[in-house]
Amino acid sequence: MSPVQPKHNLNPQQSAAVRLCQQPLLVLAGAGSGKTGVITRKIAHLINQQQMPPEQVVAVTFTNKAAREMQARVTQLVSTDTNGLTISTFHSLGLKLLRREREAAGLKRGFTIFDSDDSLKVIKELMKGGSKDEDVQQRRWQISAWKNDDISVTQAMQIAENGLESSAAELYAAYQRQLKAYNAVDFDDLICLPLRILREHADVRQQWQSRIGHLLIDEYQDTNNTQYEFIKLLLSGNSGLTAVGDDDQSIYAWRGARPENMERLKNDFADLQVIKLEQNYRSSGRILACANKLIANNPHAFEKNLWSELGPGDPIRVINCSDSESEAETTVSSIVTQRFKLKARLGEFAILYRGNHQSRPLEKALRLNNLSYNISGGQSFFDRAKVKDILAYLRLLTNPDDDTAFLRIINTPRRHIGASTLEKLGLYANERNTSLFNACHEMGLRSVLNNRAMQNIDRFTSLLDELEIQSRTEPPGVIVRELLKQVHYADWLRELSKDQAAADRRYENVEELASWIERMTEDDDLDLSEAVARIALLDMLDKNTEDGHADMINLMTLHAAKGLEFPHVYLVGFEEGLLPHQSSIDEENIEEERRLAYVGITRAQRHLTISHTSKRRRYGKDLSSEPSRFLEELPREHLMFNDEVPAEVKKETGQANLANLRAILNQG
DNA sequence: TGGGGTGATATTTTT
DNA sequence: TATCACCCCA
Repeated sequence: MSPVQPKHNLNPQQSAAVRLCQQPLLVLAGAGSGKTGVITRKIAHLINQQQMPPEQVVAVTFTNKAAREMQARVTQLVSTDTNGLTISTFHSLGLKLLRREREAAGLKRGFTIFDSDDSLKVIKELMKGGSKDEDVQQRRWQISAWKNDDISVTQAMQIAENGLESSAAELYAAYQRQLKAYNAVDFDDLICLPLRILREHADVRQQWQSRIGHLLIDEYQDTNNTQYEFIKLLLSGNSGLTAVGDDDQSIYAWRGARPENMERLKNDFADLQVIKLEQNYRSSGRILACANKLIANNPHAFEKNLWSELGPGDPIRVINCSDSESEAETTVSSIVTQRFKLKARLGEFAILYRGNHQSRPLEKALRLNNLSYNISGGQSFFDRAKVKDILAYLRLLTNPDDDTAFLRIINTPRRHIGASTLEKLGLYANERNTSLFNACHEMGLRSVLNNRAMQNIDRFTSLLDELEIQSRTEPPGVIVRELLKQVHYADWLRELSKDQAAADRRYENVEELASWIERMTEDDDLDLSEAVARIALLDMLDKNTEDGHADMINLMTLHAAKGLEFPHVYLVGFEEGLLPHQSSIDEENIEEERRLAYVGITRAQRHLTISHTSKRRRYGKDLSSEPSRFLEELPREHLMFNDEVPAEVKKETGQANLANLRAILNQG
């Protein structure tokens, strides 16, 4: 990404990392050290120079975005055909294995991938309602944690030490049974189940191992236990391994990532080589000096010292503001100034914060100044209710056992199938040990339901049955369009809300989904169930955000900023209680908070501004706030303390932003 | 079915 | 304090 590093010249360490193929390799890639370049060059090297068949090269990332970026770069580098080369996320790779070894996992054709929403519904149901939402969330979290830690149902039962834990383990068991009944897997299963298959089926294991000539893993510090075991089982004695990661950028321990997997590699692979990438191509010297000094306060298994040739650059500005509103105004007016002074585009600016709620005052200030901005995160396209409705139809088409999908759409649009009908149907299905949709087809149901209800059900089933038959021959895009037509979806949306504009907007989402499915399946010739799976893995969501590559200020959490870089970065809310977060101040978590600050600082290429407030409203009360302890850990000689413009100046002129702007111009 | 009133709740999140 | 989910009523 960095334009500074010559595209075709690797430094000695990078080059060594690319060429070392015969031994397992751990690349310690500091922030901005060109790790993606190393991975992509290595893939090219394996194929071009080592003559490894592309189908034996497998590269794994955590996000679709990273995978796509890697794919694009590799395509540029490899001269020959890259057909068969695998560059995918952990989850997609897991899905690929699961599809091929479906029977070993006890799954039927067309199995559904449940998203976290679906899982939550299942767990809620199993907890017999009544439970508080918080508890349901908690249980889901526990189950997911077990799965990420490679702990099976049986093991969970064994390690349970009290009633509470064993009831959680019971729920885990029931949850897995339920998923099986629905012919569904959740996100975690996409790693868990393949791992189990590889473990238990020697023949499958050998087959997969023989396919893998070289395995490359990106963001290795983010792997959890299950992923680590999965990786190990994918490798045979003959497979090469390149793991690239940075323990200083491990910020996902709270959701199961095990940065100690980096050290484990040393034990599990006796001949492991370690190469450090310490030259930073991203940030100017003072920014880097700050980052280094800060992170030096964490213990390290691998020592690293980042350096840069980019020159010292400007000092880091530290601004103290009275409160969050003033912090937002100061930040925004600084952006206005800087943009003017540096002739910079809005897209070169990023405002980073610890928690999503911190974006509010910033948004307000940005809107006031008519600056366009982009907030990453928030509600994603696929979470929108109407899109999920359509997806549920498609899910049911490929998987008649998917009760969750069935329940979602049986009355969407209205089909006058009431609660009592559904209850009877549920009981009947339960007795017959079959799914709701299958039960709808059984003659026996006729004796349970009245005529009217049965007619409504019949209409629904025959609609889907016809679509299902069509889907065997027609491409998915056609099916979606046909579906929308058959259920009169547009009409239904329109009559649903009085607000025509809102209805149209909703339909646009649905329309967009349809055209995406069309495009996706045209390109790759996928069948319906593959298309649905891809959507479940959000395997195109970020394609959209990339298209919308307008020139906008970037607002995001520190977590979301990992892997990105910006010329001008504003790190707001650098305060005790926020960064380190209140609930992470204990000995155990403080290091990860420090890494989070480190990630924030190292996003900046040329300018970094850190701000904190004197008082901040928390839960309604104005509380005085202290600068973050991490501020003291930064080298003073590179900081420039720059107090905000006094509030009076703004009031007197009545032109807050103009006054701010002038004051800052004068100072800087 | 949708809107208004009420009460709980308040990190980080990809797939 | 602000938001959001949920419940009840029209």
